[in-house]
Amino acid sequence: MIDRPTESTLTLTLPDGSQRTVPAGTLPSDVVKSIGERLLQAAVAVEVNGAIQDLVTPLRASGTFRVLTDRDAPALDVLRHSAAHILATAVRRVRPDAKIGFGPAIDEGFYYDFEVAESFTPEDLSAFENEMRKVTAEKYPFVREEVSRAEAQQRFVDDPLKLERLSELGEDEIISTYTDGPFVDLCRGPHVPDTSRLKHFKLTHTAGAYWRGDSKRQMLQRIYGTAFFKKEDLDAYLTRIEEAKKRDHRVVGRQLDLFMMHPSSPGAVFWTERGTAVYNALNDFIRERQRDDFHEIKTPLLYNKDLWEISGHWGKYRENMFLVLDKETGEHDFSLKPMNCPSHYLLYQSKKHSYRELPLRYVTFDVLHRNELTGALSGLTRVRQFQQDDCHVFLREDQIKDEVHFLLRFILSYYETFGLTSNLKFATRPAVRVGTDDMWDRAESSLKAALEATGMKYELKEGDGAFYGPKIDFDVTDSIGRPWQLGTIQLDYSNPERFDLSYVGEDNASHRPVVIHRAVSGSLERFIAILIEHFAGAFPVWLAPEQVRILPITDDYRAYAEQVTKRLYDAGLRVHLDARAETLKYRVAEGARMKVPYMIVVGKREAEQGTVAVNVRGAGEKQKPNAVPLEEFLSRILEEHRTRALTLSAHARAAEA
RNA sequence: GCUGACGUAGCUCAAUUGGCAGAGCACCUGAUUUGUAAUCAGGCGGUUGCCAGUUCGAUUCUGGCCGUCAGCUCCA
Repeated sequence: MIDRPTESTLTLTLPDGSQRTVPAGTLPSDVVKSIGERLLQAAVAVEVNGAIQDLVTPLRASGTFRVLTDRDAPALDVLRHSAAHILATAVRRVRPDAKIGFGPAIDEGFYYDFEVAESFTPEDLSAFENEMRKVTAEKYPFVREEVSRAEAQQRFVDDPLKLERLSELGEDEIISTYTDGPFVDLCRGPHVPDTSRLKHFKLTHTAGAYWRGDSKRQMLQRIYGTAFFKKEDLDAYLTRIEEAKKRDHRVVGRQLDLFMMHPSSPGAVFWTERGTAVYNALNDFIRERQRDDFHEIKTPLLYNKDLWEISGHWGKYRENMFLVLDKETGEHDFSLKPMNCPSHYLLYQSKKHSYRELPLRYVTFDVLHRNELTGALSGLTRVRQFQQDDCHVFLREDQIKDEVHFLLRFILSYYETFGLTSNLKFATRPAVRVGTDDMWDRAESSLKAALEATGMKYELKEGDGAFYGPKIDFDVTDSIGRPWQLGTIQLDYSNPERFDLSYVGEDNASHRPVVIHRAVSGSLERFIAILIEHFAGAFPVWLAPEQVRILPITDDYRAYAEQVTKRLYDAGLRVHLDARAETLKYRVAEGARMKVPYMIVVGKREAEQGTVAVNVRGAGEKQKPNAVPLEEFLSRILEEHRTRALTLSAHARAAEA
């Protein structure tokens, strides 16, 4: 909402510290023009007191004043929002029946929602794109008007979606419209000066989207697109999308023969021998990491509904649970567990606990089932059957700060092993919640103190916490910059009540513990999907499904190759002998395609000297393999495996080490 | 679940205005025994996702179902 003017004369402070005094209601474009005519040509929008506005919205308050050009990041959103209007302008020309919804800028571009009788086709999309080019060529200025409610209702009489939005605007809000040529939209702006500012754009895809994001309401047709100031940026974006497609875990998973899906079990994964090797390597790593400070337990997969009634899932999430028929009652009174929490509580409360045992950390890697909507399933990233590295910590309230600090460090160092960096998000009390304000104050300040002790930056997400407590989420960024929400640390004051959890304190009285829910990988399935894409299939040795492939040049050296293979295999490595009667070229090419970290070629020289000629992944087609004594290679690769090194170095000669 | 698109050999893709379904790779056989990123030849391989309907005839058109994908919604 924009403030009504309260001053008659405004004082603007420019970035260089100089000041300008202008009458209230002056347009920013006039101020910019007074600074310089050329600046006006380059100006996209202005930042007044930290808020972005366009050049044609009257100034209403004194404060800092900064001109934004295409070099300023916030200007891109302005351009994209204008691109959405230009899209709507084009769509209205080609399909006059289209009713308009919303058209905002988003992270990677923009979209606009339309209500149409017939859905858009790919041909429509290219027609719209062509029409958009005409609109930009026509160089319509974006004309802002501030209008009365009655006037606005008149203008959008044919657009019911806009009228609905209009009816929600408060009495004292300024109602503004923006017009570019033939198209007028109810919009608060800001916009670029005219349609010719949009030069480099592309419509990418269409999809259905519920009006107001409400699945009970009608579905609109959404058109997505993107726009940039510079052609290089648009090209780079499109290239990045192509690259991302190449390393899509579903594509790489097939190429590397890691897993498959089958219609007989939608949303569940068949891991091949190679994929299972990756899965197990990851599992071993997680177990090893948690051997010292955690207690690994296993609990049943199937529970009767009594448990879910206590936990509250029966009422709220039954639709998403796999129910199992009970022969005795004839009802679907059993369910596969969709999460481990309640089973951990049951085990915890099966005996008395001393305050001395706390914090007590239960961790479980069991298989979980959630009956996700068919439309939500996607590769390994959204499945119905998965494994979580699920941990619940039972602790005293005064231990929260130290415990959160411990868990934070644990999770961050875990991601580091993979070369993944993460962003922290701190989510505070939501509007609908349980517990007293006093309790939330304590919980939030404990979490915050632990967060700040790390010295890391974090994003505050107010009101985004779980209903039972605040939380810290970990967004991991992969090698091409895409964010994934993985780990979480959630404080829970509600379930200890529901399950009547207790411990005996120093005072010999019964006390209520606090529970912390912690996940690191999220689901292992999804984590592996992220790793596949992060490494583009080129796993470090410790994760690689096949660590070494041995290629004898001819059958004459097969015996030596078998000897080498056995030596490496007996040392615990995942090795494979490829002694097929194919040419060496062919076998090398295939090994490279399968992204095997090391390929050992053995022939006369190696057999005579007891060495191996080591090809290393990523060194290219013309590499000159190093001849390394077998035992030296072995001890190096074992070290690389043991330390879970991210880079390959076992092929190096001793002299180079 | 909703909107839309898609489903052809193990994989990647052709073809069919409704009339005998094809290639490359993979696989099998044979030859080749190869010092570093696909050796040659031959062969196998398909109820064109499933079930109905229309038709002399359906892989093609229509409907339903299943699955996949892009989004929306959801994600304890």
